[in-house]
Amino acid sequence: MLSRQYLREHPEEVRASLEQRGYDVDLDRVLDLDEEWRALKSRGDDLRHERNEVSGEIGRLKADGKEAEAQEAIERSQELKAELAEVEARADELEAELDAALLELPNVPHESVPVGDDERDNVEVRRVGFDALRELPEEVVPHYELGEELDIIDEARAAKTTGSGFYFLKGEGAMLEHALIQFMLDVHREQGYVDLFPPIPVKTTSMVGTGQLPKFAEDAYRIGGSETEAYDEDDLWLCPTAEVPVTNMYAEEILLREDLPLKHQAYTPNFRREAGEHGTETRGIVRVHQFNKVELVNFVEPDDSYDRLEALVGEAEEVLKRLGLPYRILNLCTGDLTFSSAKTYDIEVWAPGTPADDGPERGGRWLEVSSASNFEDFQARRAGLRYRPERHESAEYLHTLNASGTAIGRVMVALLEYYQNDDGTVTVPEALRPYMNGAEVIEGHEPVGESAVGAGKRD
RNA sequence: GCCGGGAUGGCUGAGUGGUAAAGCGCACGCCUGGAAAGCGUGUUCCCUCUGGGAUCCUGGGUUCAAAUCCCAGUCCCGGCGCCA
Repeated sequence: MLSRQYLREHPEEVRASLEQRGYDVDLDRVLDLDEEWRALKSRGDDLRHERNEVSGEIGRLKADGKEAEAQEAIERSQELKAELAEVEARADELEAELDAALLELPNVPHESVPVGDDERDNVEVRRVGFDALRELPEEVVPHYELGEELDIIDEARAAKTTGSGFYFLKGEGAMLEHALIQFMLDVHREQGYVDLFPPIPVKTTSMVGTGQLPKFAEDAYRIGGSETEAYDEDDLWLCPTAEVPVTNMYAEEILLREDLPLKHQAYTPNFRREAGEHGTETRGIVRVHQFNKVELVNFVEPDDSYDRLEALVGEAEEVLKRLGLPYRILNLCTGDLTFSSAKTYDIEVWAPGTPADDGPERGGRWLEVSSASNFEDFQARRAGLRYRPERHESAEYLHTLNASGTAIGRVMVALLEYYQNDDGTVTVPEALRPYMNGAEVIEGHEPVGESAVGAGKRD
């Protein structure tokens, strides 16, 4: 959230930011609320000051045994009490309104973020791994067909147990998931990350802390109630990204300067409702309601956060480098930035098997596997994440950043398509083999059940 | 789930209706040849900032006045019960 002071002093910058992001917010109303609140607050402070003085006087008069004068003062105090209650009730009302409005204002983009409307205006920063591509089959089979063929991804049966947008991984597919997790965690441990295994349900305050709420309730799964109900009871949501539990782990705390930079990684499942996305991406595991990833979360001193963002992208892309997967990096434009972010780099891996309008020249598509963002103090202010620069100084908000250490399901998609062989098997990249019991190739499984006989895949 | 104990400033910790002791840490100042000790000041948030207001886990209530009394809740500790 933006600080009230910043809003007061830089209203035009906030207005420009809203415009560039494509937000339609009545900023003047927010500014008016603030001004009116301050006037009432001041009036209330004066009244309270007077009451405190009268109150102290009562104590002294009573001690001196001057009952009549004390009684007079008590009556004066009662008058003040009534007036104060009125002023403060109105001030509280305004402040609540102001806070609610502030929670819905997005972060202000950094000056290095390109101005633009949507993903078409994102700026490609670099492309990696396209110089020495491996030889691909004439026709690369999309992962959803290949996954079915090898019987390592089963979407149909997951629809039966859970619904559309979920999938089973089986045999070598499930092994590949475990292998990718362990491989990624190892890479990031080398980079100085400390592992966390967080609780998967999170409270509303946590969702507000990182910015998923109050504005984006329709994206998340609520446990034990409708996402539109009041949050008094059964206040739990399914983790939409490990960013939420991990960032909020230190909410309302003051860290020491020596604690920074704080680097945590966490593997978790992530749940997204993907409301309004029905009809697109219905095949495959690119857009699903549950996906798993290793998330990287950084807490740093404010002066370091932009250097750290560059380094963080490097740490995330290391996974793709070691797997030998070609990818590109984008600097997201203002219109494509998420709510809490001041600047975001996307890492998109090349999935050569799936056709797309906006894919690379060689065909296939770009798949977003990581978003590395600097939130500056936006989340820190919402969640109460502070640090003490020097022991004797007052605490300041720290800066938070995070990046997926790449989404596991989508990396798997890229692997199945990019490492595909002519005979329909998939080569396991060398870096991953130690995590796959040494397996060099994924050969698949015999399908199970009568339906396979009907389809001519079993005798 | 039940019974009992608890939550106070950066940390420890007193305070049972009259406006938050004390100690520790840290910083600065005084003192000193220098240091230690000692002394002083500071070390939460908000505001229209020579000043004022709020803050003793949270939210209600009683009262002229609440850290203190009452109600509800959260979390922590101990014991009992249940449980993969």
